[in-house]
Amino acid sequence: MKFAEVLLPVPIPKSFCYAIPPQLDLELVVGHRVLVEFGNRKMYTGIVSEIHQKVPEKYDPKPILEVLEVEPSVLPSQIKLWQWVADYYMCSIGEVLNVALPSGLKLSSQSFLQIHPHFIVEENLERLNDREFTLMSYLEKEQTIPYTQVGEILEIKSPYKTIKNLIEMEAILLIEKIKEKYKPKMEKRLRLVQYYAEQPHLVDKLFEHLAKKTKQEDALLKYLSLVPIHDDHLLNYHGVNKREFLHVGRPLSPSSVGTMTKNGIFEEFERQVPRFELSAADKVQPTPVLSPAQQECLEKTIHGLNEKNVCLLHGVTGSGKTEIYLQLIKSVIDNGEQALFLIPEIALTSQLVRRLKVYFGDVLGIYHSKFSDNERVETWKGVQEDQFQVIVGTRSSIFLPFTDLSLIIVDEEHDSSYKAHDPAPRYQGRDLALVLAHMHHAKVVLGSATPSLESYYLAAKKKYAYAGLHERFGDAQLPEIKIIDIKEKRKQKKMMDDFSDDLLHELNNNTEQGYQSILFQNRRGYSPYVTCDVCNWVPSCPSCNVKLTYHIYRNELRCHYCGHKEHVPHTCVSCGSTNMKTVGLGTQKIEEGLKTHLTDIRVGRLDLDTTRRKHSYEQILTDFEEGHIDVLVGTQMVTKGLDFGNVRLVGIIDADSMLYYPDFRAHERAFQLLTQVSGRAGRRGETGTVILQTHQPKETLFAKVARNDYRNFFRKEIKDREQYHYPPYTRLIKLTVRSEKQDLTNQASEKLARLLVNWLGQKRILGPQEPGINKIRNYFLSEILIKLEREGIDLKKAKGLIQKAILQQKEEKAFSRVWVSIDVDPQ
DNA sequence: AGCACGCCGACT
DNA sequence: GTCGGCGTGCTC
Repeated sequence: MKFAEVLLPVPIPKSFCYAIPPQLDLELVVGHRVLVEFGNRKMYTGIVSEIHQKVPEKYDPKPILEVLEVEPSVLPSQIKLWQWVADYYMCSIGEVLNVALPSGLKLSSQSFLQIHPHFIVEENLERLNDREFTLMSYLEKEQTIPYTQVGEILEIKSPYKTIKNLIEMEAILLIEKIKEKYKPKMEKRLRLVQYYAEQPHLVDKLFEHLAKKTKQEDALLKYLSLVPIHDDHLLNYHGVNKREFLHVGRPLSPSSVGTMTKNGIFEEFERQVPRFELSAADKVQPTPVLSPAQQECLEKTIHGLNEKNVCLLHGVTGSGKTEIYLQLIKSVIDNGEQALFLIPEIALTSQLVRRLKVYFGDVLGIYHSKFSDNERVETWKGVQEDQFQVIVGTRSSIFLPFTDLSLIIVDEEHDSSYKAHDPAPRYQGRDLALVLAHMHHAKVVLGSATPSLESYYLAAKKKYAYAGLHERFGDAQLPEIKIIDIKEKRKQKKMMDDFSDDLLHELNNNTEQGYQSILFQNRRGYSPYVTCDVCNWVPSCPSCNVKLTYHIYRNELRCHYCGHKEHVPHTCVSCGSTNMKTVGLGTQKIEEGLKTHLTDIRVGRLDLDTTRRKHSYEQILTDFEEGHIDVLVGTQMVTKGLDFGNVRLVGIIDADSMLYYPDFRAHERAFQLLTQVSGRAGRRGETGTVILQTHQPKETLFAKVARNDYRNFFRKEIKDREQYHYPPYTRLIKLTVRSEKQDLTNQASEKLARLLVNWLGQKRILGPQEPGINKIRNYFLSEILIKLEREGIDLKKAKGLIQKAILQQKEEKAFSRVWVSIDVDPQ
């Protein structure tokens, strides 16, 4: 007897074992979608992840009911990757499935109620109580109703007993309906019936027939002009798009066309159409010609990829890495193979995708989490069927069904949005790209102006090839960075609110000369918080342990962790004083301040608050691009790959805050962020200027940013990492303990830490420690950090012990409502 | 996630 | 007593 491990789209972290009935034995393979019974009477489609002969001891497996497809939806290589992710990131393969498979392919069933065919309501009135009668009358009207709606109909919360009674008296039946979520997009088309198309001379007779019906004549004429069947009657087969036929060009009367359809002249049919706009193939442009520096870098990259599997492409901001990627992708396409182009965030895509579409046309597929489910399924299928040879997408595109992958490009590889946080699997997209590439024997290019320490370290150790591009494209020079000492300026009374005289002066100058500027402040909202001037009370979130952020736009306070909103209190809750004031500064306040100090300047703002709506991000960028905005104020968002030629000035309002995060990567992040934001200045033509305001003008990191001195930044930072045993010298695993009670969280995490210390040794365990924000959405948190050596350690065994410790911790009944989440390689 | 079921307080 | 709310446990 054979058994199959089946992955089900339920949030239970394991696979389920089902028996393979003999009649399905031959056809069933790993990756097939199958129909199974699960739980009481639910049916689910799951995906077969393994076929084996281990007889389960503790239960009798149910049989697989049906195999739903001939060719498996999921390729064996994908299952292999899922398993790898589950093992490495310490989660279940079911959790991997949940993020890997578009939900359009995860169909499940829903229970419906239906009147029992032998039951007649009128004859059984006396057996029904009020509630049962209500439900039965409803069913007589509606035929079937979803199980989940019964509560609503009866206006009670637990309808279970009513349903159970009705089933027992054989009044109703429960049935299962499977819903296929993916719906192909269909288009209504119209054509001449075959009879006429094949015998064009009859069409002339038709005209005679329609002689006095001018509207019908018109329609026939228009059809023949669009589809010249006299030249080739086969053209009729595809017909015309009905809507366009009626409304584009000379409009026709829909009712006349309807009559002609009824009279057997036209016929309607449906055709499946792709959701993605097709671009005419002749519009595809040749990839751009490279500058000598780019050409040299391309050759270095190709050479590097011949020697090693991975090449780090280290090109300064504005050096034109994208053109090099284009060439690499081009040669993959010419070889008939697939390439994956990973980008950090969807925010970036619109500008880039438009550009790529021009070069690659219809072989370019797009995939990201903001896509609708139908669109995702379509890209999935397009990849599987080899329609797409290039995929641009965010980290989840790693899970697409590649058949012939030969190149992966990870653009802005240092970007922290490659790391998935919640839910599990908390994978690192860049790292996973390397694993995917390894499985496909494909090559990887990691590109960045500010490589992650991990990647640069591996390049320095010659594990990766390295290609540098140290000059900007065209005549552009790297910007000149001026460091402004805020303290000194304040002494000299040269600070106007948060702006130094130099910054205001440069802004003014720059705008007058017709150039644009970007102001960077890594904090959204108006100011971080509101406080009472008398007793220093600060309003905080009721469900999270954080101060609320003040937003001027709606004059409200918001929690950035759970989304809670409230009005700004007029009086202090603690002392009753009415002196509430705002402290610190965010993007909104910068925007306001700018408007008062430089009255004639048009200011725009780019942060999470202004880009919440679907196209607002693009709208703001378009406004900026078209010159309707002089100064763009923004958070991190403005650092990410924006390419605007007219920006000559970048202002960093307060560079200090990011240095003091209690995190070993704080300096790395600060260097990357400052370099990236500075890189927005002077990308074409004249040299740009960066004004960096700080209280610590002597901080060496700023000097390194100013000199664009990555190497010395790396040397210093890597030494610290080695000394304090941080990545890339160690591997970190972070455990987060969570419960509704603070002491419960603390007790559980202490027990867990003790177990870990016993099994892994004191020196490998840090904590438990309360994180800076120890309460989020009413859950109290505690963290344990595990540091494992890179070499000379059995990683699998260590992970096994960690899992065991978590299980043992859970055994205690008091800890049943404590949850532990695992984050491998936290960021 | 559903769904079943058991326990417990509020009410005929 | 009995109904309905709520917490808990199970699903191959």
